[in-house]
This record gives sequence, structure tokens and C-alpha cells, in this order.
Amino acid sequence: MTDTAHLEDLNERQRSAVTFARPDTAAGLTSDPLLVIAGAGTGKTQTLSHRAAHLVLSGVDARRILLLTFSRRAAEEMTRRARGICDAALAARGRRGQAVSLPWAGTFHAIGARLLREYAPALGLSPNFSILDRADAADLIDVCRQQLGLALRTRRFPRKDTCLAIYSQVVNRRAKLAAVLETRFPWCVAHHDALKRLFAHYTERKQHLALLDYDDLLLHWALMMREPGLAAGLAARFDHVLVDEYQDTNLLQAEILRGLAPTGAGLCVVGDDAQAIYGFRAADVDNILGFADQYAGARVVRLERNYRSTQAILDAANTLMADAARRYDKQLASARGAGLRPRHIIAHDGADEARHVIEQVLARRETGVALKQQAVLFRNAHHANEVEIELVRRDIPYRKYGGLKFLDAAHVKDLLALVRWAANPANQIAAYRALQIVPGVGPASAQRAFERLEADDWSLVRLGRQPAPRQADAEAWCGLVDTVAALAEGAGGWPATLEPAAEWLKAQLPDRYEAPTTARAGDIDDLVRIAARYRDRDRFLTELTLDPPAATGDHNDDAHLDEDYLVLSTVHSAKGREFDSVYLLHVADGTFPSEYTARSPADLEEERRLLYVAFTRARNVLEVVSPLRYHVTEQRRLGDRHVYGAISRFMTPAVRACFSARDVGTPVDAPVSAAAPASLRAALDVGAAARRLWD
DNA sequence: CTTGCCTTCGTTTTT
DNA sequence: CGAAGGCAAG
Repeated sequence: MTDTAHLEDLNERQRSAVTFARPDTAAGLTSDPLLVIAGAGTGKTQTLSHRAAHLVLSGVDARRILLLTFSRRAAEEMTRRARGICDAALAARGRRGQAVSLPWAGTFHAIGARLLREYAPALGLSPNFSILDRADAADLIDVCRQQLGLALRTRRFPRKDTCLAIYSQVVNRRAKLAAVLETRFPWCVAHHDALKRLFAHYTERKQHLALLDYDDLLLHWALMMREPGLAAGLAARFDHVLVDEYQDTNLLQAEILRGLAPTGAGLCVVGDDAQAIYGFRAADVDNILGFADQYAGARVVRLERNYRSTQAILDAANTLMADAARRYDKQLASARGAGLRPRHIIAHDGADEARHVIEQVLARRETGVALKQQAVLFRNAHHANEVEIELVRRDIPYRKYGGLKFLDAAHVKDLLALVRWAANPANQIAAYRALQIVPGVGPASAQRAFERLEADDWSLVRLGRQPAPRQADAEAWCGLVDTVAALAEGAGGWPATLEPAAEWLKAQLPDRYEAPTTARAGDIDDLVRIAARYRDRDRFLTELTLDPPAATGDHNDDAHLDEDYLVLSTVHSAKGREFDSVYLLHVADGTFPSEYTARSPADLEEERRLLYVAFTRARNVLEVVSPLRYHVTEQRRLGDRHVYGAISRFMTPAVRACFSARDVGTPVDAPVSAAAPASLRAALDVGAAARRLWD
């Protein structure tokens, strides 16, 4: 007899999703397949964490619940909430609950890494495989390209990032190379055969060197599910599989789920097709749109009562989505009343945009809304530049999510390369990078040293006994090899073993980088401090790669937890979050939608959804800014660096009717440059640009 | 073979 | 404007 007090703060729909179970089984031990279509702000997280808690309270073993999320933040949040619900319920029953945890909550990639580590022997994988982040994977592709002689100048070959992107699409879409090239990379079609060879070689190298890229974590997991014996064993470990953000899963992930729950029994997926914004990463909206066809007897529950935003904001969001092509029809209804109309601000240029937004943020703060409750959102990281400059100038603290990451800094990568090489001496990418830190060691010496290492059964210790390369700084060389060997040994325990490596690297900084290097040394110390938070070296590497610190400065969040700061974030990074006030920058055609994705109708739909995600982050205040004249980042040679653009095509008259409009900034006085690109000439007339606003 | 300087090229979103 | 690739000097 289950006490139901914990279900009281749910609405009827939510409760039906939380308690959904097969009627003929006791205590909800299993259920038919369940799809929860949860509109923005309708309590998706609440519902999923309640379901997990409810299952545990009904007697399901928490270790037999698999909870797959999109980001680590989401996994932690849900685990935390589920624990809170369980604790409260157990306390109410007068039972002293031991804290409930969900040991199998995590991202697809993180859970995949964990399972592959465990099943490595059965899969012919080295259990100490390293995970390549994006940049490392691209570097390995580059090495392969050299090895195959594809880097010839006779014919332009796609660059490494493009090669990796193509590869990734092929893997995640489970598609033929030719098809991917034709639809998404038409300018590379001529290189079909060479790419095929390249990918074959890349795959072979990864296998040989015990390296897995992001896609491999899913691919190998999916391959494992194709092996009936292994699949059955894995499926038997879990009674319930709960999936968050199902609209952002791809075909590989769908295949994995199919293997874990072949009939759909125990499978519960939650998502919102209107918020599918990861198509560029091969996510497939058809997963969620076709769920009921995929799993016979699936139950669909729709959540439409919105607890986040005011109705005025939801009206704008609903109107925006009314034009969408394919979708689960839903109208969000606010539980919070009418509220203020959102505002559409027409700014003269980027500077006015920045100034206006900051003034509004400060004004809002005067009414008692903390900076942390306010967010400036944008499509591309660089759109925030002018706002950032202004924030620094006015000494307003902020934190930026998306864009340049802490781990992208060259010196941080250096230290990681040392640790990665130590963890897996066959990690060619880490080895190359580490070796080339030594003055006088370039690609060729690094290559030869690596070959010697391979020929000598990957023994770092014996590599140290061999003479240094001719031109190498002998002292630094010895320092490097000793340092890495000690790291491999793990002497002194984690993270103390990291200290000598950090010190050695800091000693190299003046040679390697321009002065001043104090900031770089500080970053290295920060990384050492971060390392201390992880149990051991391997967990540090794995988790850091799968979940890099989200924001610049995020790595010292413990210290600044109570500080107030304004949030700057890409729309993508803001998914799943909410703020009292949202200011959306640069709502211009070419950005919303992006000029790069405006080609196919499907891409265009995704751009609309991106705007929808941005709108629906706001609780009380939404301001959308369109600068008329802005800095153009491409075609710099073609003359003037400012162009006049058009307001986003998604801001249709019907959508604009949901907003109140206002102009800010000085009237246009700058003469129009005759050198502006011809394609933009039609928009050069400010009067015409202004008229277009009200068409 | 390494390194530093010069040219050219291409630009989104991220687990 | 920044990164990456090519070329020449040490």
C-alpha cells in the first residue's frame, strides 16, 4: 500500500505519467511504453524525477532504473529531486530512509563509457581506452590523412573538422557516406572514395591505439546491443529506462533503447518536439514523432499547463509555433496569469543593442531581481561580444555559457595531454602534443619517439632511458618523460601525483608562450584543483571529457556560489533553464535563421524551434532585440564592416502582434558604403528596412 | 628538422 | 579577425 502524499503537488496529467504502470503487475514493476509530450515549462523535470522516485517508493530497486539525460546538469538535478521526494515520503511514513540515489543516471555518452569500460573484454576493447574530445578526434583524422597521402596540394581535400563532421553524420544517422555527402556536404562529393578510405583508416587507428571518440561511445554500445547474448544480459539489468529530452536523440540512441527495452516495456521517454534543436548533431525528430508507431501499445500523455511563463509570453511562443510544419499540436496555457507583453526592441546597431540590454538588466535589478535571474541569450557566441565589453567596462559580473571553453586554452590542453598520455601511452594525440612541448621537438621527432615507444611495448620507463632527439632540450626532455612516467605510475596518489607535472609544465610556459604567463600558470593551478574533485585519474579524464566545465570561470564555482552574476548563454546552452528575464540578441535574418542553415525546409524548422526555446526560457520579462545595422563577420574584404540587415522572418506580423514595439538608439547618420556587397544592397536603404518592420 | 613569418581562408549551435 | 597552412632561414 503506497502512501500517495508525494503525488499531491502534481497536476492530473503529470500524476498519470508518474504512476503509469501495467495494471496486472504489482507495484508498478513494469509498464507499457510511455511517451510524455511535455511542452516548455510544463514540469518535465518534475515529472521525470517524480516518476523515478515513485518507482523507488513502489519497491523498484533503484539500481535497476536507468535514467538517461542530455546533459550532466540534468542528470544531477533529477537525481537530487528524486532523492528529495523519496526522503520526504519516507520521513512522512516515519521511516528512517537511507538516502536514495540513482546510480545509473547520466548522459547517454557517460553511461555508454561506463558500460563499455565494464564490457571491454567481451568487446575486444582495451579497458583503459581513452576518450577523444572533438579536437583530439579531428587531430587524429589529420594524422590519418597525412598517412594516406590525402593532404596533397593537387586537389583541395576537406579539412579535418569537415572530415570529422561528415564521419559523425554517417555514424549517427546510420546512413551511407554517399547519401550524407549528397544532402549535407555536396561540395565534398568528389572525395567520396578517399573519405571512405580515410574513415576506414581512422577506425583502424582508434582500435589499435585504444581510443574512442564521442560517437564511438554510442556506436560501440549500439553494436553491443546487436549481439543477442550481450543485449539480453544488459536489458535484464534494468526494469525501467527513463529518457529525458527524447526529441534530441538520434538513430543510434533509438537503437540502443530498442535493445534495452525491445517491447517497450518499462520504457518511458519525455520530450518536446517543439524544442528539437540538435539536428545538426544528427538528432532525429522522427524518434519522438514516431514513438507510438515504433512501440505498439504506447501511451501518450501531454503536458500543456505551463508553470514557468506568463500568458503574454506563451502567446508569443504559441503564435511562433503555429506556423511550424509537423508537430504534436499543443497550446501552452499559463498557470501564472497574463503578465506583461514581451517587447520587440528595434536597436540602431549592436552598440545600442548592448546598451539597451544592460540598462534593462540594471533597471530590473533595482526592482529586486538578482542578476542571476536574468539572462542574455544569443545564437552565436560572438553576438555577445559587445555586451561583454560593456559589462566589463561597467564592472558588472557575468558568466558566459557556450563559446570558448576553459579546456580549449592551449596550456590547459598541454597539461591534459600529459595526464592522458600517462593514462594510455598509446594515445597518439596526447603523446604528440606532450612531446612537442619540449623545445626542439617538432612533429618529426615526436613521430619517431612515438614509434619507438610502440615498438617497445608502450613502456614509458624504457623510453626515458633512450637518448633524447638530437635538437631537443635534453633537460626538458628528461623532465617530460620522468613526469609522464611518474604520472603513469600514480606515485603519491591522486591528485598529489599531478603536482610535479604541473610544475614541470609551468617551467616550460615562458619558452612556449608569449609573456605574461601568470594567467596561464593560474589556469594550470585551477586544473589541478579541479582534478582534486575526482576520485582518481581515470575518472577525472573521462568525466572532464564528457562534461567539460560549461562556462569560462565555471571551474571555480564553489568559491563564488553566493556571488551574483548576469548569465550570458547561447540558446543551445540555455535549454532546460529558466530566468525571470530573458533578453534575446540579434534577432535578424541570417542569425534567426542562420544563413548557413536556411537551405532546406527541415533546417529552417529547426531554426524556428530554436527561437521558441529562447522565448520559453523567460518567466516574466522577454525582450527581443533586432539591430538594424550590425557588424558583419564575413566577407570582410568587401568593404564596410557594417551592413543593414532585416529582422528575422520568424517575427511575422502575427508574432509581432504579441509584442509591444520600441525603437532605441540614435537615428542613422552614417553614410552607406558603396563597397557593401551587392547581395545586401537591397537592404541598404534604412527607410526600407524600417518599413519592412511593419509590413 | 624546427621555428617564425607570411599568406590565405573561412567563419553556428555541442554531447 | 583568428586559425591554419606554406615557405624560408637557422
